Amino acid sequence: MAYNFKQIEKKWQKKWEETKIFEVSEKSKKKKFYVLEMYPYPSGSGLHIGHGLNYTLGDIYARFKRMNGLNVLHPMGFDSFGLPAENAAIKVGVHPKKYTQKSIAAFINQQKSLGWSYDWKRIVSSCEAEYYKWNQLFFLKFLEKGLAYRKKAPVNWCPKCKTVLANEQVHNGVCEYHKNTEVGIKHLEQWFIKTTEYADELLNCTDSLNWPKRIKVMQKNWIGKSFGTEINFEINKEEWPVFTTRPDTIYGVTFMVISAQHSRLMDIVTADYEDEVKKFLKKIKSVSEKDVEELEKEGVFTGSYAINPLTNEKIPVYAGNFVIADYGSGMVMAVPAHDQRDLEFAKKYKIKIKQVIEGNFTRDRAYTGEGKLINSEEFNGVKSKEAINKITELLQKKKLGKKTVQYKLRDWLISRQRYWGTPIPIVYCNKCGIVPIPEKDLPVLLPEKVKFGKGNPLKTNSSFVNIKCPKCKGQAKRETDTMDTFFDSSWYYMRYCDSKNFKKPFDKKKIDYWMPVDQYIGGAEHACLHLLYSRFFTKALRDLGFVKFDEPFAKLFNQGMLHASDGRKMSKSLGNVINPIEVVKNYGADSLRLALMSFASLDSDTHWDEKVLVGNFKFVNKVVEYYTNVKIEKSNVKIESRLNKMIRDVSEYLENFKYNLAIIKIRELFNYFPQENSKDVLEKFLKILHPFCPHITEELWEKIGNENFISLEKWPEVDEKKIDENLEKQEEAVEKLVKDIHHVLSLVNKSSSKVYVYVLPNEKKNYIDNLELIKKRTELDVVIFAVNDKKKYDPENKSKKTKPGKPGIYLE
RNA sequence: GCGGGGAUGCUGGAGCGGUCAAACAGGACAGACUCAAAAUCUGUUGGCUUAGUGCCUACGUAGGUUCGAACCCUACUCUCCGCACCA
Repeated sequence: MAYNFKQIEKKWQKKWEETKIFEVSEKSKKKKFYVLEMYPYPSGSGLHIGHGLNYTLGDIYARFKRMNGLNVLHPMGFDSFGLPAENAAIKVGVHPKKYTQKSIAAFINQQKSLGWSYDWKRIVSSCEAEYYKWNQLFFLKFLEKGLAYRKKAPVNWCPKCKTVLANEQVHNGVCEYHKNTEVGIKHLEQWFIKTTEYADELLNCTDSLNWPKRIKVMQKNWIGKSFGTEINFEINKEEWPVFTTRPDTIYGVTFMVISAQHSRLMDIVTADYEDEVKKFLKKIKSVSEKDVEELEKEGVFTGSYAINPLTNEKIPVYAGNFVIADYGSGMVMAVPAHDQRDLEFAKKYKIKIKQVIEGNFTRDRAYTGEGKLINSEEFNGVKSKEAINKITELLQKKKLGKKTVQYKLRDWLISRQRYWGTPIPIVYCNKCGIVPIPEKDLPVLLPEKVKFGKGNPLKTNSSFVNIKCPKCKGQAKRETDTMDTFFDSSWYYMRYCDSKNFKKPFDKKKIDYWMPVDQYIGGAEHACLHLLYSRFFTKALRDLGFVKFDEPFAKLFNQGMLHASDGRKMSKSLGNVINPIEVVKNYGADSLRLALMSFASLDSDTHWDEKVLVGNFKFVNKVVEYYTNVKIEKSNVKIESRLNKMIRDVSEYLENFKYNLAIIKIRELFNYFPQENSKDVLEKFLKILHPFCPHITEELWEKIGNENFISLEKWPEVDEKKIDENLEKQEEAVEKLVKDIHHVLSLVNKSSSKVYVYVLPNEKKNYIDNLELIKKRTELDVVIFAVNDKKKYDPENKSKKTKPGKPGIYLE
């Protein structure tokens, strides 16, 4: 019969809530520890199994740390602005606010049913004015400091989202949220945050972070620092700087390519070639951005020529589809012999190819490696690595170029043409231009009465749009774009430290006490989004005097993805979705928690397995049953030895997120539990199991006579003195005997009911002590003799087979 | 193309120089209990061999280092994941 998990879980969830035992304050004498999982977007469909994994993972860690005597901050909140709510509003006709509030209420209910131990009084919801007010404040501070600016730029536009997106939200030319929708380019005036200001610091600090290697690598690549040389090429008497990492190949430059998207492209195009260039631009616009690798390198001659600063050669300038407009200067010097792209282009347009580095160059394959320079006048014979410096020096001396650094990282575009987000606190005045809303007038409230479905609801709301200019009091219009929701999530973890502060985003003392987050937990998909923005935000706020630390998340753990049992991604259309709440209904939260943690190592991708769930459910049932029937007696040294060893192992496993192995150790020990056990052992076992199964452990803790919460108990310490390897060797010897008896039994192939065991006199005690166990395991009548026992029954003289640790056996 | 991770028995998945035919779980099989089943309990689960032994073949493929390799090195194959025309 299954135990009554429904009743038990409800009971303890209610008690935890009523007694507020997970609420913490910075006044504690204990050392602080901040455990955080990435806050969820409260979707209307409720918790999914990925949430189950992520938050259980964090909860176990929080409970573990709490029991280890730390003052653990473990908060929860909601990333509650964002498109889905707004789209639902358009579709179903519910206001996003109502929709979101309802979703959050449902979320909280479900979260509580999984037994997650949060300090609920610190709850944060980013769509509330009391939160987004501070977004607006930070924006104004950024603006003051030059970290926020407005500029007209080619930006990514998703026709499904009906808004622009940041670089980080576009992959392979498609929208992060609509994988079938191609992102187009629009030229718009938008608000940017100057993340590039911190590119170098972000890059340099990466190494020191205690984060998974791959996340660090991804961020490094995203920031993409490269060292090179800026070389000035003269085109139509004007200097055009061009970035290159290979100035050593400058004598091999045979043409130039300017990006087709370059804002000044038309300045170069001569009258004769205007038509052709325009035709080309039209053509590449219609080409899909998606299949970049298959895209052929194409271009068109602009009619202009550039002068190679070292050779004074006249070389043609092309407009090309493979040059990125906003990396470097949007123009490249092309060296077809030593760059594959340039080679393909040169072959297509029959441009001269000139080899300048010794190496394995063919007409199909550019040589991109190192080597001695050739055809390079005074630099002939110089090794390419050396030549990079020498040529740069020469250019610098002649004022034709300089050493520089380039980053791939672009500034963060935060404007969104959508309603459900933080209003950007800006006014446009015909007289005064861009005017920030004064701090004292914050928050700029998001108007609630708006019309959905006809473009940006803020734009059509005249009472919102029309405002008097804060400076000249003349007629002005508000900014109607809202902020990217990643702006919200860039500092929510700081707000938790002081979430009820209505005067400031947070109190300095409190933030100094709690921050940085000691252990952050979340998916790897945020490597170059949330995690990078948050790092930027921290550094920017530090320089604005808000905080003192440099990095927000000291340690990071990335859990793997949990796929469906068929190995595919869980999705409604495939019908393979596991709903955690259903599982809780049928098996209870404790079993679900245990199952989620035991599929595989937590940092690797794995898949759902019903059998694992059932197996864990059975285990939980056995534990409950054991504690209901166990006789509380004196403990025995063997159990204590194993217990202490288990405590040692599990503590280490928990610390390192090897929960799957921790569970195995716990189960192993439980399998050794005899009919009777000491209270001490029973209590310690519950404590170790508690982070995984908080409900039944509270219940059983109470059942064996405790009145306080096991949640607040101290983690058992390892008593090394009690760990006795000899005891285990003895147990193993008994195990071995049982196995041997079974073995012989299977060989003799006849039914036996009695077994005579002949042991060395000094080993006899060990076997006598375990006589009951041997009987039970062999299901035979067992008689143990010492080999020197004169009266022993030994018809086949099997006692002569006895060796140390290996008794003789006779079956009858 | 660049970068990162994997490949273990019927399955999931530990192990990361000896104590490994390989934890733990599941499945399958056998036995006990039962009128029977479920649940529970006790075993077996690479091959051959033996009253508890010994041997052989095994940890993607091929080599190498070592007294000794699933574990280290090299190459290859396959696979998953990030980034991707960044000059």
